[in-house]
Amino acid sequence: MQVKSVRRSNPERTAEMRARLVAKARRLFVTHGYAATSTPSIVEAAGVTRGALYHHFADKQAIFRAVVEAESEAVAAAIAAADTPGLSARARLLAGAKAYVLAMQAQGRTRLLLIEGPAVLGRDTIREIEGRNGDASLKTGLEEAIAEGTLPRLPIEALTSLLSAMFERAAIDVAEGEPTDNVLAVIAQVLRGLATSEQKA
Amino acid sequence: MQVKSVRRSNPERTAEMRARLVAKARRLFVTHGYAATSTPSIVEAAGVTRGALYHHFADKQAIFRAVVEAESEAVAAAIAAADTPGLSARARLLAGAKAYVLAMQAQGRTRLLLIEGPAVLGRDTIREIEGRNGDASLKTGLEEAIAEGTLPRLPIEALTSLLSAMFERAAIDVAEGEPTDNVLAVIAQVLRGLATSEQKA
DNA sequence: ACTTGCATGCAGGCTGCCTGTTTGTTAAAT
DNA sequence: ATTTAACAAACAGGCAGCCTGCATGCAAGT
Repeated sequence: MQVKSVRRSNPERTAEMRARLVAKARRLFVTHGYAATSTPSIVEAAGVTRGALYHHFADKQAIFRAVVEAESEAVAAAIAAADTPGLSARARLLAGAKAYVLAMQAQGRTRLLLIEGPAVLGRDTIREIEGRNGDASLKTGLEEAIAEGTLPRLPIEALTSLLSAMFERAAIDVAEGEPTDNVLAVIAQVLRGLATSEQKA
Repeated sequence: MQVKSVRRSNPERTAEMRARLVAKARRLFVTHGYAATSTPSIVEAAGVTRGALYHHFADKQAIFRAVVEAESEAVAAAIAAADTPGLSARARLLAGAKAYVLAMQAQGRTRLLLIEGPAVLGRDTIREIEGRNGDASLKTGLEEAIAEGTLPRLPIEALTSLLSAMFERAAIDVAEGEPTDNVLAVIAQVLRGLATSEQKA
């Protein structure tokens, strides 16, 4: 390692070192979990010392957060790429859910974003990271559906939260072996049921 | 403390000490989280030394697991007490969901069972602890509803998992301030929608 | 162009804490 | 009277965060 030692400007060094540490840390966090991943093991994998890590990150949580943020952005990008405007609100919701579940199948993604993330960083922080991506678009999608009358008037915050919880569990279940078609069938049915049934019975 | 020092048989001592340690640990786990709760702080709160703790529990995870198990049993008991047989399958499901959400409002319960539990003990272990209670009865309830034709034929595992994920998020949202009526309205609508809409559209 | 001075990137060691283990002591059970 | 359970207390690693020191990049003055 470090054989080349090319001339690099400081901004380049910083970016490369941070990316290197985040990549190595990601693998360890995914395979062993946050608590069982020591900072010595991270820097050993990156071929540097703990001095480097603590120069770029305030503490162990900070590098974990960097890993989670990168992961969240990757998911958001995949969903945005799969978005198909022009469809009905309900169809777009279903397509978005499918894209989300598929995007979450990258190795370790459910563990990072859905299991350890909330426990290590706290639900508020995770929402701050993911919220501006995932839930926000889901919420607007639901609002549109309500506005165009294809969805009954329901408390938007609760509706968004409960549906996103369903999507998240769907991603976990698929990652654990449940056939994608099964969870998508349930999601489709729930969305269809929400749309068809009229408010009060 | 320890002023009385009454004559106690060993089984009594064991039961009392375990209960005492679990109770003190519970408070600390709830307020500071698992990682930030040290075994010295637990035994200090209980007025003993770490020798006592490690005599009764194999490791730190073991006492956390004891806390989680006690919590899970309390939830199961509350739900069982609220069960009202004789209703339609769908009404029982809704009543069960409401009982679950209410039972989960005990201080720190969502954090223990839904946030830290899966991260610390792993999803498999949590399912082993909770599974025999919560999801099992939900699954049979759903199967009954499908059998009696009030619910469409859907993959039972996926359906159970996604609905329980919704209920869990509902409990978290209520614990974080969302009005109970809001989340219950969404749950009711989802259950109603599932029931009314016929299989394929 | 050169050097002077500061900032940045990183290495290595130090401290305090924590977890799990082991050894020792007291009280109960047989 | 032994044996065993309940606890205390000391011990042995390991880890997180901090701090100091060195080397390299960078900017400004001359």
